[in-house]
Amino acid sequence: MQASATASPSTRDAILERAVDLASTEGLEGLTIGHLASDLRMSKSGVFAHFGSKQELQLATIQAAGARVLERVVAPAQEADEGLPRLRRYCELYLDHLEKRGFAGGCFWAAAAAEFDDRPGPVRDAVRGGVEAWLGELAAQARLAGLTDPDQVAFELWSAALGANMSRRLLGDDLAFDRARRTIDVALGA
Amino acid sequence: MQASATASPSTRDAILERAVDLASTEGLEGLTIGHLASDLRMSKSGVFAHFGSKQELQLATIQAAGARVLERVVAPAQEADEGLPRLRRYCELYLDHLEKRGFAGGCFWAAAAAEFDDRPGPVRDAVRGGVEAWLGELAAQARLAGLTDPDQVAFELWSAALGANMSRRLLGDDLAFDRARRTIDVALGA
DNA sequence: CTATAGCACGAACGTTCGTGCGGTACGCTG
DNA sequence: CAGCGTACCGCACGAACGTTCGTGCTATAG
Repeated sequence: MQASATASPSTRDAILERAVDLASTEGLEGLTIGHLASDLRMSKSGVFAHFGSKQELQLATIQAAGARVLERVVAPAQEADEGLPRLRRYCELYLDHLEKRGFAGGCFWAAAAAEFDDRPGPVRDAVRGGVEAWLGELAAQARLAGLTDPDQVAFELWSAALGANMSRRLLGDDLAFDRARRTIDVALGA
Repeated sequence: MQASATASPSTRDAILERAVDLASTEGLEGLTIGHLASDLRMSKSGVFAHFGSKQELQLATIQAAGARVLERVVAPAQEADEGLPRLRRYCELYLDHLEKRGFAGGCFWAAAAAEFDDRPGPVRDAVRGGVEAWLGELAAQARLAGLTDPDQVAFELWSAALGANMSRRLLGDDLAFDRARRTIDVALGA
């Protein structure tokens, strides 16, 4: 196979798998090449060589985080019918993903967004792209469901997820996700 | 006057004023003593001497951020009657505070929470304390308003604020705060 | 006028960061 | 077998980090 662009599948993927979890706890800036290397029992330069710069590592990590959501949330939800059923499925699967520690350190996107929302540059753009894609898909399904003001619905669903993530991780509230599910049920007209 | 405890009012306060804004954009870890010093045209050691350690600086910054919310949101809202009126006032004032860039880099608490929600220690405890106090006050007023499940109400109000903050700062959505206000109106029974 | 205390300073420390450079083991292709 | 590219490593660098130390102002107290 003439794999289009990027080389080295396995090692690079293993690095990124770990990078996503590390970044979800330490942040994209706290995600350190040295730390990553010793976690994987590699040398700094060995890790570094796969990306060429820290910023490229961050961008690749963001992309990998997106792929994880795609794989564990978006893809499985495709079997549900478009519109309300799929929208519900998205919410269930995403909350389950967070609750079952699908990211080692809480929602990657909440952390990345808070960290970079005020720092212009490619990293911020990538984070925004990921969040926008997700919110856009939520709104699209809300529109297909015939809900009035789909953007408002998407906002409310996403807000509930953010609140649940914080309540669970920071405050240790075990009811956090149940609260979010209730908010979502109301927003989608239970 | 035998000023009870903390000495040096003006300089220390000026440092913390800047520190809150800096931390809201760069994070509490990205809040660097050197950066802070050059911003204030001081030496690193001059800034450092006021706190004795970076962790103490972070803790003092968190406290200063709490004081800012107390001054600009909680205190002014006390003139509203307890219960629903004050709860509404809290929401209005907090959203206004965010919208008018009361924190230079978006909601300080959202940023600090995302950064430290997985890192045990005094800093995390202080952040949690601040958020808990705020959520507790929201729930208390919801209870006085006779709302069923005041904790759920507090969760929904706070979630809307988090969502608005992210939508505005990361996505540049000018409608973000209006969406939050609408969500809040519904949650409080408009 | 002298002594004392409080701020702030500059220089230096040890560590860790991101980043380069040169070398080595291995698998392919001729 | 020779040659080459890929993947990884060891080492070194300059910069920035938090922190410590000794020093010099300025103002108040005796």
